[in-house]
Amino acid sequence: MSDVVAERWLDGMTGLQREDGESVAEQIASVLRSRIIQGQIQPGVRLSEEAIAASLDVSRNSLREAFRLLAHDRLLKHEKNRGVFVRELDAAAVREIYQLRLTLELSAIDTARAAGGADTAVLRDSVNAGLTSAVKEEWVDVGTANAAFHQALAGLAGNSRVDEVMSQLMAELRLAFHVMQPIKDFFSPYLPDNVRICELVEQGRWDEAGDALRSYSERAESQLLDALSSLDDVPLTASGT
Amino acid sequence: MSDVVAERWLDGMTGLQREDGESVAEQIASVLRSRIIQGQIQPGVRLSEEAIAASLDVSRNSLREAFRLLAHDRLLKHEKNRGVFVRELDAAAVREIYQLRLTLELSAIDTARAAGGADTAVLRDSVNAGLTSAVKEEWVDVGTANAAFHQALAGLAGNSRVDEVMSQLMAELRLAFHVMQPIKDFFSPYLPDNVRICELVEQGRWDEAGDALRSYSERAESQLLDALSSLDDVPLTASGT
DNA sequence: GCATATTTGTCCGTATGTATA
DNA sequence: CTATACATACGGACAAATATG
Repeated sequence: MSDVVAERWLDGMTGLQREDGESVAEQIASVLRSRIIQGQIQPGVRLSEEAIAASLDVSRNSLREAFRLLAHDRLLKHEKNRGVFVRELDAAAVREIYQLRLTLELSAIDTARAAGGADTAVLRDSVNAGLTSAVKEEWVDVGTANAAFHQALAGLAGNSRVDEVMSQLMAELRLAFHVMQPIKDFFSPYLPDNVRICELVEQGRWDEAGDALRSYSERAESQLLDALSSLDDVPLTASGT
Repeated sequence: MSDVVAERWLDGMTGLQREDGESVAEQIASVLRSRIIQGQIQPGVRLSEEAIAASLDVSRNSLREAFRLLAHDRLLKHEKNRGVFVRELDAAAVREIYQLRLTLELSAIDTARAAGGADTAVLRDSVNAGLTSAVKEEWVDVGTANAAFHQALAGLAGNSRVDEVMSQLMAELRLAFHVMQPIKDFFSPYLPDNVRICELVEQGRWDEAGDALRSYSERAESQLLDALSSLDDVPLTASGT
């Protein structure tokens, strides 16, 4: 035992659709990224080159290029001569992510303030998407909408580099989310906050939006850290699934 | 003509030193990164897989892995079926970089303020390194020290993810620096600013440090944008070197 | 601690498709 | 339009490191 390798998750993989101009490595990276983000491949498991190359029907060379891309996104961890593993977030990483996310979001609000307003269409859309998904009790989609909300908030800065950093941060956070059992109602408490912050931004009440965001971030970080530390207590005897 | 390929720069390459635990791809990436940062490979030139693989005595598979890493760092631009090119910065990219850098630095100062102080040893070291390099008129080292200064400033946040983003931003900025002819005295005007900001941080005068940084950033961005736009006027007839 | 099996690291050869002269 | 050069992608091979019994 002790060697947890991703085998089961590659059931429905009949090869990736090769359509337009994306290279094979990028297509592989996209497939693996979504599997990881959706929690179908859990943190800590090793990704076997041979097995995945076979199930995706690609060469090991292309697969290794994809691994490089995902490792750079911090979704995979490359250990020399041992293989690649789905990253596991520790408390320090969670703190760093929340700190950086808050920084970028507050800065984006400042940019909007300086510009005398902002286009809040996408922000509003993400909020609504979260609400409707919550009604339908599709919690994974709620999580996706939540990520889109933060993405849109930081997007007010109008800086593509900020956007890229944010999308990495949010993808990374998913790693921690899926470790928690009751993902069902993890995001629910924050839906009203999203609504509130969106309204404040729309109304140009920047300081209040910033304050709301700060308390929001602090609360979310604490909750996630608590959930993580409580998991450490459990011995978790490497239960199969 | 019109096809500028890197050939000449790989003169002194007798293969890369394979020492410790770094993979070949990472070693290749390190070599290419430093060549690009130091301006030995100019923006826009294509990096031939065959030529570089031969001169570095590595396989094209490993080289392609290294290309993926550098493309993700935005130092290379991957154009499908055309190859990889050293990235060229346009005005929009420069503006984004300066905006994000300023955001991270101001946030770091805020963190230091909240912590009631900060360890400014590395910051002071980078400032001194810049001064001594300026005295010796080694301008490339002055640029390196300047990058280290900003790295140390953002490092006050104590966030490794911020550090990583910053190092990417500073590496990217080098691409623009090397396009300018008189790199000799580009950084010199900012040495007093570095000293001043360092002192303000050391003395805990956070607001003044932030203000100084803002004006610093604005000035540097304008100067670089001016230099870039003036270059666009010149036809630059693809002079050999 | 040792022998073996597995897996990664790296290279080579080659066929195919794409862009450019 | 053809020809050439190149990137793309694959599969096989072997060495080196690691994991297993």
